[in-house]
Amino acid sequence: MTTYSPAQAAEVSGFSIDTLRYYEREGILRPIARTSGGHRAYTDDDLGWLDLVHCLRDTGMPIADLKRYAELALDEATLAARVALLEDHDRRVQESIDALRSQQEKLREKIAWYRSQGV
Amino acid sequence: MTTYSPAQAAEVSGFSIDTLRYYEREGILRPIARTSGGHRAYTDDDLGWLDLVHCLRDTGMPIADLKRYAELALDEATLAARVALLEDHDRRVQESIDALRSQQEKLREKIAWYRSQGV
DNA sequence: GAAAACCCTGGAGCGTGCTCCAGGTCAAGG
DNA sequence: CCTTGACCTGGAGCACGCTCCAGGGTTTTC
Repeated sequence: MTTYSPAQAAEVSGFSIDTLRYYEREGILRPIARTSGGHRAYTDDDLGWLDLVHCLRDTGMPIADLKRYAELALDEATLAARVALLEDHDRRVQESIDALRSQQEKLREKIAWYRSQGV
Repeated sequence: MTTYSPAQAAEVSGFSIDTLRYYEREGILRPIARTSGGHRAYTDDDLGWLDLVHCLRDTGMPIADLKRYAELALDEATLAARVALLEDHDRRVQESIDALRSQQEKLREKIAWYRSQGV
């Protein structure tokens, strides 16, 4: 089984080493396996989860929600609940995209107005 | 000329009174006119500017940039620069919409995968 | 086997953007 | 008038999400 050093995990995941440690402290990552010397050894599973975490963070999910999701993920029986949570999040993402677009619309009207004034 | 009390300005603009004061301190709003007693009296112009501020904030423009824009707006001769700034911002908004959408795509693939596993 | 690079922990610090508070002044209804 | 509610200032405090640091142990490289 391949494992990854903190530096490698940071490289692959796109999070900083400090952020990885922070996420672990916060319970967003399950406790990462350690070498005999106490250094972290990330697994492919960990990196897979980090990939989803990245996606959720990039779409604006707060740390607290991510933590709740991670806690659910400890229990196999909560699969349906997790999917429901992702779908809720997807709806919120859609809403923020829509909101952004409508504000962008306003912005463009403003610009067009300036342009019409001969700028 | 109609003017608006802080409470009215908050109501119309959608910002809290505290936020309006904060924006004024930060230089995002030019100093608001005062009544003889020292209370703020917002003008229609102020509210118009606040409307644009709301749009820019909602689309993620940081306070510092907003301040720079506001400083430009003090000088009539900078109209072209201001429009250029808005257009830059519009491009960044487009980028963040695109980024959101591509992450949403990933999220939906994840959901679809769960669904395909019989959730 | 020693230097250099990497990693550990616990906790402090920071940037952003507000939000709240104390202690006092101003304004409008009865 | 006088009460009640809105407003004033300066400054502290807060939520979020990291980021950095000291003081030390581990691993790798030569």
